[in-house]
Amino acid sequence: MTINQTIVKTKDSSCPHDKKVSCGNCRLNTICLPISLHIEDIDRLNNIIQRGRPLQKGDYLYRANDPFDSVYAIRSGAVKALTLSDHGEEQVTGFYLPGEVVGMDGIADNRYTNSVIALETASVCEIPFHRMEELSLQIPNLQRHFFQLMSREITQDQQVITLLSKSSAEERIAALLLSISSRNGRRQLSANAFRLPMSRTDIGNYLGLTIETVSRIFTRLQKQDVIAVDKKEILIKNMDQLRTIANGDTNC
Amino acid sequence: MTINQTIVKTKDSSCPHDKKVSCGNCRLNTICLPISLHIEDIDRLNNIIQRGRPLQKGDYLYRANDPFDSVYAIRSGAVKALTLSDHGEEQVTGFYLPGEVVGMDGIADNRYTNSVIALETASVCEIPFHRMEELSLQIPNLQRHFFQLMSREITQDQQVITLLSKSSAEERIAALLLSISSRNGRRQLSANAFRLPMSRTDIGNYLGLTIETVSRIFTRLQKQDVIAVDKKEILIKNMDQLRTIANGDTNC
DNA sequence: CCGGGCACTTGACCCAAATCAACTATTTAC
DNA sequence: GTAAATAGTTGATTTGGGTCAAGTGCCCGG
Repeated sequence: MTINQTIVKTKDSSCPHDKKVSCGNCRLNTICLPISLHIEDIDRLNNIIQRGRPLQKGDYLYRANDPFDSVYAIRSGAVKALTLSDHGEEQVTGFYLPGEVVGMDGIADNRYTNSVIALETASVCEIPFHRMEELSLQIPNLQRHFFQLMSREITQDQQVITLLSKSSAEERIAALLLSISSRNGRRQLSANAFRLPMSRTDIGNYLGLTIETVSRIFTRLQKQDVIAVDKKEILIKNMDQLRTIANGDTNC
Repeated sequence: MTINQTIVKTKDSSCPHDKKVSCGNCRLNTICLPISLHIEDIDRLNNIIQRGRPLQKGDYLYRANDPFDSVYAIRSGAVKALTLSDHGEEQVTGFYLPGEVVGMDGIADNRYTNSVIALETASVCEIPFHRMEELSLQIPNLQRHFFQLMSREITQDQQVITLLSKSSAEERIAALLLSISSRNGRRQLSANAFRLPMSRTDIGNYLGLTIETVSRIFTRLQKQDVIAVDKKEILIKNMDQLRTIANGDTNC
């Protein structure tokens, strides 16, 4: 990064690492906030949100079993959530990109069930849950928003269940690529060319596949000219065919 | 059922099919309601709840894509939730027993993503969601309860994800039996002897296994003297070993 | 600039569970 | 009561993805 760019970023209050960013001027607020909040309500929410220094790759945002206080909106970077099985093996339960919210698993028992780890340098907005709860008694749309946020997490987890229960290795990888692609699209980034923030190991863990299988599927999709892979850089060359593969109509 | 028993049930207002049942006297209210509601608040909640005639086996409670109005607490019987994939194949996403709540998947987009079907004669308490939302603006503990209910659904779905991603067929079946066992225990029913409300096909669909594999695992667990199976009747003969199997320490 | 260690790839082989098939038991319909 | 359909069991065979093994390439520290 040049000095010039650094200066530009310091001046731009929407820079993800700028401490002065607020919900009102955040580029991500159509994703992470209810669209229907009044300006003054956004300010009230903004006032309870805490923004700390960025996480470095590998840093924990919180650990499973930590007492639950807050949910977190990802502002920049990417994180993974994982649970530990009884035998200490990890299960990646999700990847979270800017605008998405982690930590809602902790509400049920006042302890997080997942650990959350930064996949790359990441900044987050901490939303103290009990203050948000109080606020949402006064702002019905905020209450509604959190119900919807949690409901969406439920439906997404159920889609993963379907993926793991019914789909082949190739279908799983294709579905993951499409998911990341569309989430990038929602943030006005390219839906066709992007960098995977997670390792092959994380992908395999998440999708219930070995790292070898993940590697082989990437190679296969590349040979079929559906995608081009260069390390973590992905270029989707044939979106329609990728969708076809994800839907399992390989030869119908 | 004898006439005598029928008379007893008609007199007992906690009978699950009695129209006059209320949340205040419902045996299940420690499961389905927040423990910390005041009597008068329970009455206010009770007043918005609607109780219709029981569903018969195979009846739909609602269908995927129906407009979302209500969540439903199961009062008696059992239901399954399922989604339809793009190709019309079903994925069972959960089984719901008395005291448990279905329908929270519909909140995100104001349409249900699952269909819910009765596995046997079942009665439900309909909770109109928008009235519940209004009420929970006035009863903070009710708001809290619904956040917790949804959070629990999230953590349970994530446990299923782990099961599908990491466990063998035997581990999956063992885990399902333990889940049903403990949910029966919570309702003061036997944790060791119970009737499975769902078919082998439903079990296989839910756990990502074929019906043949489900059948073989039941036979195998029976030969190992861990359970006794008589059609849908299950007797857990060795709970510790069943737990060991579910945890995957088959020979450690 | 070099060396040690991850992250990833590729190939050979194996196995748990799917598939295919034949059968029995149980419900449902008439 | 009986036929037909449905649910479940069991065996033989196949196969997709796991396991094991041997690499390559890349990054990071000194």
